[in-house]
Amino acid sequence: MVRIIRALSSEKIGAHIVVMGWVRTKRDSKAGFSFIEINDGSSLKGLQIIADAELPNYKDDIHKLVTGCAIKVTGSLAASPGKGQTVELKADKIEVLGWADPDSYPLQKKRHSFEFLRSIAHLRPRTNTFGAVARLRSSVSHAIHSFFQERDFIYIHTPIITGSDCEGAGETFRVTTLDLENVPKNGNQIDFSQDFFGCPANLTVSGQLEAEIYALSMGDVYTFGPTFRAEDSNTSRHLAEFWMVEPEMAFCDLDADVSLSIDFLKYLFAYVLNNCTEDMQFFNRFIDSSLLKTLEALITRDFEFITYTEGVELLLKAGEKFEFPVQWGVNLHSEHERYLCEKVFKRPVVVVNYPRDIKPFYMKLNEDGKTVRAMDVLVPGVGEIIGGSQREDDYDTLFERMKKTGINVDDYWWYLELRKFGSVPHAGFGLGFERLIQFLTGLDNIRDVIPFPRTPGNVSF
RNA sequence: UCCCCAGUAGCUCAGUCGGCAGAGCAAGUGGCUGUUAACCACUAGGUCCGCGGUUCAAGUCCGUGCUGGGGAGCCA
Repeated sequence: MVRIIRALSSEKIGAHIVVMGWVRTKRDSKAGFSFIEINDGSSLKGLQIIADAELPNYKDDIHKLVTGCAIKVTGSLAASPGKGQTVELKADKIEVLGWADPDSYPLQKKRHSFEFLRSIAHLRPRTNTFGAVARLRSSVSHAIHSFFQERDFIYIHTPIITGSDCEGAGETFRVTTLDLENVPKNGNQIDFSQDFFGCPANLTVSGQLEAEIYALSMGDVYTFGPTFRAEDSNTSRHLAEFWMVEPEMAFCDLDADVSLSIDFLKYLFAYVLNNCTEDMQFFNRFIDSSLLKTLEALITRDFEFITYTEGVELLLKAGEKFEFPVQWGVNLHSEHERYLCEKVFKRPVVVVNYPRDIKPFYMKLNEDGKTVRAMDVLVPGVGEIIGGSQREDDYDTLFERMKKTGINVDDYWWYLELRKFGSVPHAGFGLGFERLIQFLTGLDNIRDVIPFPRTPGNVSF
């Protein structure tokens, strides 16, 4: 069997091949043959099959083919006299592998709304858009590994289930085997000693703390895996289950962290333009017509680079009426980030050195004692795509901050101990994989860039 | 979780001032054509999201619930 992408590109005219796929559309000609376009997911473009009425099962099978049927075609590749394709397959034999009743098959030869397609997530990868998204996710995943492997980073598999309520930030999903109908109690408290792990356990909200362990042994490492947040977020850029890329580098400060994140993004932009050309052109044509232009410009152009304090000054000078007033010390709101990114600079912006009190305990305190070495990369349309920082590597400073922010230092004894034995400056960042795919495709809703979105009230499929 | 909007044929939607339920596409039938989301004609297709209320009369007005969308917060 030959994948259609190969039949279209590398197979020679006259080659005798077998292809299998799903019928996208069929056009009958009473002159004595049918055009059948099939797609097997290997490429956006399908293969046109020429089915002659002389074929033995033409009346019984081929004539009845409709969108969604699965077929196996044996034939020879020929130059196509028609417009729209260079080659086509002249069928010697067509077998129907699976029928699709046109009265109940929900996909049609027309545009469907993304909302409707979400309700049929088991069939939506058969559409152009979701096929393209799936291929792009696969290619970008590959590129992520290539980028880090080429730079001698070690891929670390951090745990999905964790015993500590990581960072104390973000609601977590509890993992338990306790009988919820009859929870064992110690007085009023749940008796977790009877639970599977003998203590409370959660799904990870970040692999960072464990990645730091390996960075402080192996230098440059990265993780790439699923992450879980039980927040009741109902927006076009939040998922309860999403994928995150988290590099962590020893002997690294914030400046090096920032420049790696920019190199990383530019590498990925260039990769998809060079390797996912057909799918990217599709997104450019049907989703966002400025996509290719924007990505091409970003590869050569510098990102904007400002401090939080400069950002606040720009916003105060802007004379814009914001719903949330701007003031040094409060977090930048969505409208502020968008203003800086989309109005002031019109390109990705890196913001560094945020106030200490609005950032997590593990970020490295600056000499001013008021700000931390944090960085966010903001992109037009999506907002925050990367968040990172240099980590606090001084034992006493970290201990004090944990105490102050109410983190249980006993639970994080191992994290503190890393600052006791051979502590070195280190830094890292987290990239939201789906937000990157949103930026690369121009798709508005994050639920349309992951195969099976998990959001509050939705775990179907 | 909060604010706003929407829910009508398989899909995308229209439905005026409260007065007979509509179109395009898809499907079925027939015609035509090396066709390109093919084209032309005809046919069939409805719990107007659920529940309650106002009214002679509700798709339309009111209340409520559910689902979806946009925005906000939280964040990647």
